Amino acid sequence: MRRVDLKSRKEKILGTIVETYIGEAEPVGSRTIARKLHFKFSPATIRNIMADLEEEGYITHPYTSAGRVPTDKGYRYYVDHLMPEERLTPQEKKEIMREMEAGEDISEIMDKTSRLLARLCEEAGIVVYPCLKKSRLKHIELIDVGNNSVLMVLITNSGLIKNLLLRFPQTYSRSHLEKITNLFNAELEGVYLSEIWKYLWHKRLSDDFSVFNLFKDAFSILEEAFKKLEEERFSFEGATQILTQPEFEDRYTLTKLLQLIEERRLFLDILAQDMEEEGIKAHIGEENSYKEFRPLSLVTANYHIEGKVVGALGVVGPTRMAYAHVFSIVKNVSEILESVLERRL
Amino acid sequence: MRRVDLKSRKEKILGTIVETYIGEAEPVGSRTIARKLHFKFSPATIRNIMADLEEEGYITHPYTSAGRVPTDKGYRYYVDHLMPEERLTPQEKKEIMREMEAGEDISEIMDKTSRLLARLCEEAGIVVYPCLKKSRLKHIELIDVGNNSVLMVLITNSGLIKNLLLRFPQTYSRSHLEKITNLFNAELEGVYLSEIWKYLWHKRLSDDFSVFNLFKDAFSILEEAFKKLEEERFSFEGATQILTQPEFEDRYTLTKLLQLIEERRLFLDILAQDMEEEGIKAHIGEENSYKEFRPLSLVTANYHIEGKVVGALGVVGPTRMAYAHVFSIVKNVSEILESVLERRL
DNA sequence: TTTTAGCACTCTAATATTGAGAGTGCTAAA
DNA sequence: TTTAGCACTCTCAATATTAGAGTGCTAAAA
Repeated sequence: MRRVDLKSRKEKILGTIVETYIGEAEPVGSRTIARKLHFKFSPATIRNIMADLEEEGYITHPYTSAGRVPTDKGYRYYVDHLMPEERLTPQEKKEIMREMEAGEDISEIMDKTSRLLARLCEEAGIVVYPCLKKSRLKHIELIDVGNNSVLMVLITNSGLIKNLLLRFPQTYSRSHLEKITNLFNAELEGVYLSEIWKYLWHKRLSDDFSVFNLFKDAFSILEEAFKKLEEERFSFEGATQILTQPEFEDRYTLTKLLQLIEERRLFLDILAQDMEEEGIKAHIGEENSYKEFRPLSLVTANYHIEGKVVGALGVVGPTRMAYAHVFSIVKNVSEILESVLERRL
Repeated sequence: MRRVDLKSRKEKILGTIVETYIGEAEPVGSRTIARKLHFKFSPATIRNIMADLEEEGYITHPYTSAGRVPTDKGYRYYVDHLMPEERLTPQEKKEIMREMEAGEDISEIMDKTSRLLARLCEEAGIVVYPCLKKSRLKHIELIDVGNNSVLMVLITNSGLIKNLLLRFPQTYSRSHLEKITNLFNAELEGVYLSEIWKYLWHKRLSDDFSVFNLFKDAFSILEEAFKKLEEERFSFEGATQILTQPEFEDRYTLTKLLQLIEERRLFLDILAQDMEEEGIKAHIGEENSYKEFRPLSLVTANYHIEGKVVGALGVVGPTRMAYAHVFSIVKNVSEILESVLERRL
C-alpha cells in the first residue's frame, strides 16, 4: 500500500503544517506557513496548495475559517517521508544509560526505563518485561514450602527472576526435589524456556531407564509451571503527561482516556503484536485496531537479548506527538536497554 | 483535643447537610434540609441554626446566596459522632472473600484487594504489601548465580516471596552456600525478619567455635540482604474514579491531583504512619500533613497476621466522600484480607 | 499557465448583557 | 423561641455583540 509521492512543494507545506501543529496545538493558517517558509510562496499560493492537500486527505479544517490540522494520513506521510532524523549526543546517551543502570533488579530497570521514556518524550512510557518463554534458562531451583507446594525459582539469561508457587496433589520429598533440580540444571541450562519441554523429552529417550521416575515427576512439575508462564508483566508511567494535553480538555474525552489507561492491558496487546516484527513502528490514531485509541498514537520498538527479540517498549500520546523526537528517543532507549541487560548476564 | 458536643438539633441539621452534600455534590439550602427532616423545623429556623454552625466553623458558604457546604471540621464531627454504622451482609462478605481468594500469589491478592476497594467505594484503593521486617521467616534459600552474585529467596509467614540479588567481593562455593542455607533454616525458622540479626548473634555465642567461619559469612550475607529489605511495595488502583468527581473539574486542581497520583509514594507515607496505631482512621482534607492533600481524604486501616500488624490499606478520595460506606468497606476488607492471608499459611 | 493581491465572507471565541432562580439575612409578628 | 415575609445578593444560563483570524474566489500580474 505505497502512498503516492507528493511534489516537493506540497511536501514542504505539509511538513510545515505538521511540525507547526505539533508545536502549537492550534490550527495553522496560510500566513503562518508563509512566514515559516520565509515567504518563498505567498499566502494565497499556499492556500491553493492546502486546498489540494485537503482534497487528498492529508489535512482538514475544524471549521470554515480556521487554519489547517493534519489528519492521521497526514501524520503518516510525515512519519514515513518527511520526518528529519534526530540524533542524541553521546553525552545524552551516557546520561540515559547511567540512569537505567542504577536499577538493582530487573523490575527496577523496567520502571526506570518507562519513567525515562515518559520524561524524555513528555508522554506516557511503557516497557514490557522480557518474555519468559523467549529467554534461556540459567538456573532453576525447587524449594519445598510445605502444604504440597513447591516454589520454583527460574533465573533466565535476560536477568528475570521468576517465582512460581506450584501446588500438587502429592508431596515430593526434599531429596527427591533436589534430584529433580539437579536433573533440570544439568540438562536444561541455556535452553529456551519455550523449548524446555521438547528438549527434556528428547533427552529422556536417550537416557537409561533408571531415572524414568525422576523424569515423570519432572514433567508433571514442568506442566504445572508452564501454565503460569504466560503472564506478561510491564511497566507503565507518565499517564498524567498525556492527560494534561489540550486535546483532552473536554470532560468526555478525558474520562474515556482515563478508562483506557486504567485498563492498561490494551496497550500491552499492541506491543505484543509488534514483537513479531523488527524495527520502530508508529501506530497513528485510527490505524489502531482498537477504536478507543482513535485520539492516540503509539511509537513502539523491540529489544533483543543475544540477538533475539525478547521484549518491547514504546511511547503513548495524542496523535499530535513530536514524532521525530519520540522516534529518536524510543530507538536510543531500546538500544541502551539492550546493552544494559546484556551487561548484567 | 475533644470537640464540644453539639446540641441534638444542631447535630441533626449538620448530619443532614453532610449526607446531602455527599450525595448531591451541591450546596445544601435550608429548604432542602427542612424537607429531609420532614418539616420538623421551618426553613427559617434552620437558617438560624446554620448561621450558628457556620460561625462555629462546621459549614461554609461558597458565596452569599448559595446553600451550605461542610468544612473539614464538619466532616470530622460527622465521622466522629454522627455517622451511622453500615454493615455488610454475610452474602456480600462472601462475595468479597471469593474474589480475593482467587489471587494466585500475594501480589495478585494485593492487586485484587485494591481493585475491590476502588470498586466498592468508587474511589481509589491502596494496599500496602505485608511489611517484610514484620513477617516471620519460613524458609530461606541461597542460590549461586555466578558473577560473585547470590540470589537469596525469602519465604515468609505472610506469604511473601522475596528475591534479593546480592553481590559480593568474593565468591562463595556452592557447598559453602548450602551449609549457610542449612544453618539459616535450622536456626531462624519462625524468627521475625527484623530480629534475625540479633537472634543469630545470640546463637553464635552459645555455639561451638567450629562453625565460626560459617557464621562470619552468614553475617556478611545478611548484612548485604538487610540493606534491600526496606523497600515497601503497594498496589494502587482506581485513580480514575476520583479524577472524574466534580470537585476536580477545573483544569488546575486536576493537574495537581494527577501529579500527586503519579507520585504515589506520598500515599504510602501516610499509610506507613498509620501502621503504628490500631483501628480505622480518617484523614480529612487539611488534617493531612502534606498540603497537596488539602482536597483529599484518606480512610485507612491496618491488617494483621498472627495478631501482629504487618500492613495497611485504605481508600483515597475527595473530602466529600461517603464516609459511612467507606468505613464499613475498609473495615470489612481488611478483616477479610487477614483471613485470606492466614488461610494460606 | 502560474502566482499573487485584494476583498467579501464565514465562523469562532471572547466579552458584555440580561433575567430567572435559589437562597440568604433581617425584621417583625405569632 | 419560632416562623412568615420580604428585600437583597449572587450565580448561572441564555443571548447579543464584536473583533479577528483565515478562507475562497476573482481578477490582475508575472
